[in-house]
Amino acid sequence: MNKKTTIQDIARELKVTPSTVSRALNDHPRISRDTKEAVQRVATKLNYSPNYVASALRKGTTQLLGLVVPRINRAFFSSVVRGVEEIALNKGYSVIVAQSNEDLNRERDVIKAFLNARVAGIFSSLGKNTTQFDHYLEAQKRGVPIVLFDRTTTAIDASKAVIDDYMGGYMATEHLINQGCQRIVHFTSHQASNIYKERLRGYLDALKDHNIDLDEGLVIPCDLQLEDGIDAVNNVLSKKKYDGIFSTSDYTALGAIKALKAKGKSIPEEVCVIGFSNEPFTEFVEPPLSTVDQFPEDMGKAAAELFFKQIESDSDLSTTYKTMLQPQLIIRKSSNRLDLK
Amino acid sequence: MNKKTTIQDIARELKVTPSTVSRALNDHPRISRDTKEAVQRVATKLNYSPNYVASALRKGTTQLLGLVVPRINRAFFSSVVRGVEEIALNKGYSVIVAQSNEDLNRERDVIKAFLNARVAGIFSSLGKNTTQFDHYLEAQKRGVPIVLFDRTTTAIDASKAVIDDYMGGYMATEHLINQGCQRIVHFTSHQASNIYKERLRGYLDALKDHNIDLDEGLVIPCDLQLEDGIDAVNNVLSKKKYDGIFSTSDYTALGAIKALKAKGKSIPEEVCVIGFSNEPFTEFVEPPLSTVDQFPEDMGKAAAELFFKQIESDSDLSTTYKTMLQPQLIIRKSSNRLDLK
DNA sequence: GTGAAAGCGCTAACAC
DNA sequence: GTGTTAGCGCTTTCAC
Repeated sequence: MNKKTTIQDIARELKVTPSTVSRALNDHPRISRDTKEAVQRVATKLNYSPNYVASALRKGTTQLLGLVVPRINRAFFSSVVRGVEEIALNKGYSVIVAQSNEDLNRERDVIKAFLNARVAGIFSSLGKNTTQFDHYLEAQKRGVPIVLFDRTTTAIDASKAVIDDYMGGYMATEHLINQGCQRIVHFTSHQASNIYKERLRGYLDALKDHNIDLDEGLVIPCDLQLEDGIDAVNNVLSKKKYDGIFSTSDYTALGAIKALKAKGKSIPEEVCVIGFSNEPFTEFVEPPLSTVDQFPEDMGKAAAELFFKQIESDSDLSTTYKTMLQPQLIIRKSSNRLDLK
Repeated sequence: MNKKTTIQDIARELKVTPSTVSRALNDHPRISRDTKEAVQRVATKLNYSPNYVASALRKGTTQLLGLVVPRINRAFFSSVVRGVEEIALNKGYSVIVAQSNEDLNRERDVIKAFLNARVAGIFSSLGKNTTQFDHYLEAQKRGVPIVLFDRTTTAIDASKAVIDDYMGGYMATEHLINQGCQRIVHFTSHQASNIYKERLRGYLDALKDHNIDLDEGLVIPCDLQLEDGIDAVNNVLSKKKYDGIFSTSDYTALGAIKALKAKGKSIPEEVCVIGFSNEPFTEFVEPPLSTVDQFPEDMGKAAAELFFKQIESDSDLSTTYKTMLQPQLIIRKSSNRLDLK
């Protein structure tokens, strides 16, 4: 392992000082073109690799972004990471990822590690059990901007990138109504989370706007799993009349479809089904599942842009921004009666 | 933004020197218990957060691992990341992820950025177009261990975590033979990649071991896409006789199924189909698609363990290790004739 | 068991 | 346009 070249080595070779080399490498305006070119040449010749660690220590900040997700190997989150990384790379930043596994203590540890690493910013989608936010406030107190995405909270005054879940819920429900559905089931989830609450609100408002009376028995809490959909159809819903299902989870929607098919119900003729998230599997199942696209990659890009906007604005860091992306209905066979005619 | 506490502050408060504080925090054996406890107490009181950047500069290495994947939002790769991160976190390391987008130049840039960030190690799955390896050799020259996973090459003497693709190909093919298939199609891909080559080799050997003559017309190169499977069935295969398909990609397998169903062929009665990778959608399609599981999360863990083994061994870094995971057949309806009887 | 002192590699006043 | 100087916060060798 050969000794690494530093700006000292370049300086010595060119008989200038390290400061000049540093300035030349950073394209400082007051350095002559000749010097810059000479420095570049020698740097290349000596195979120089700038030491970001030293630079970071001196400048007091790294070019690292810390990103926390519940689990990285979920389609939605991995796409968000993709989006963040794309923007970050362009700006010369790198992205550290860490998983909270929906565990508050682990989330705390991860944030602490990020602070120790002196990341320039923290991106996070809150875990299900995150009901305390001290670790985020601590980060802010230390001057590290927070950007929340998807699962956010009003308890933290931070920049936020979300989709319009309310609108997603509204559009999905209205779509079912337009297909002729009058008794629409809604699979929802824990109301502590902004996203499920908003989708439910969209569902309720769509019903109201179309003069459909709410049957509270058709609003069914579940845990986002495939099995919950099967269960619901076979148990809670077995004696109810319904002609549409709007599920806040694609998995639960698929479970319902499986159970309905097993009962000999035809989809979408007897029951229209629409999910939420546009999980990769939805286009491949039988029948293809209608859903709502959340544009996770765009959400990641938006989140990254909020961060850069925040640090590039000359105001102090307490100014936060918000981006709300519009979701999109993906209409497939599971809810499309009109194409049948 | 309040001034950050340093070990100096702790030292001053306790009337000891920074050296002692540093030692205490790092649990140095020659520091008394009393001192350690006092230091801990004051550190907590002053809300001390160790500056990893300073520590890294001094020690000459960070606790960062650089991880390159073609695209992070692919089920396989995101699971590998999950595995690496799990192990890394336990060891007090963080994981930087970057995407090459299958672009050699971007892969080079990313590796360079990792070196500038002074990562402790680099994990990579090679891009399709990675035919030069200078950037990896450069990293090794600088004393940064490389761990390759999944898509590897013999051109780099590095630690490697892979699955036994040969065995996967063999098992999949043999499974079809056991189902009574005699004329088995194989969708393969670019032979520059170790993984597709090995799976093909497994296919060929399985045929040979079961005394089935190879029909080279049944080995069809494709680009891993769903459309390739549809195309193949409708064109190249339209005049061929075959009763089984082993596809090196789940997507292409699904495409073939779609095309076969459209032609009124029944699966698995007329044609058995098996894919490769156990993509999340495979269990949900109709019929559920048999496939080969690659245990990506385990692969990530194995890769991380190889890295730690390498740096913890007292020998120099040129000793490399290899882990080969065994793949597992996932038999579902698309290739399961025996359950039908 | 603790202190003194040096330095990791870089940047940014301040000087001229 | 370039040099001088100091220091970011930590670790570690050498003392005693």
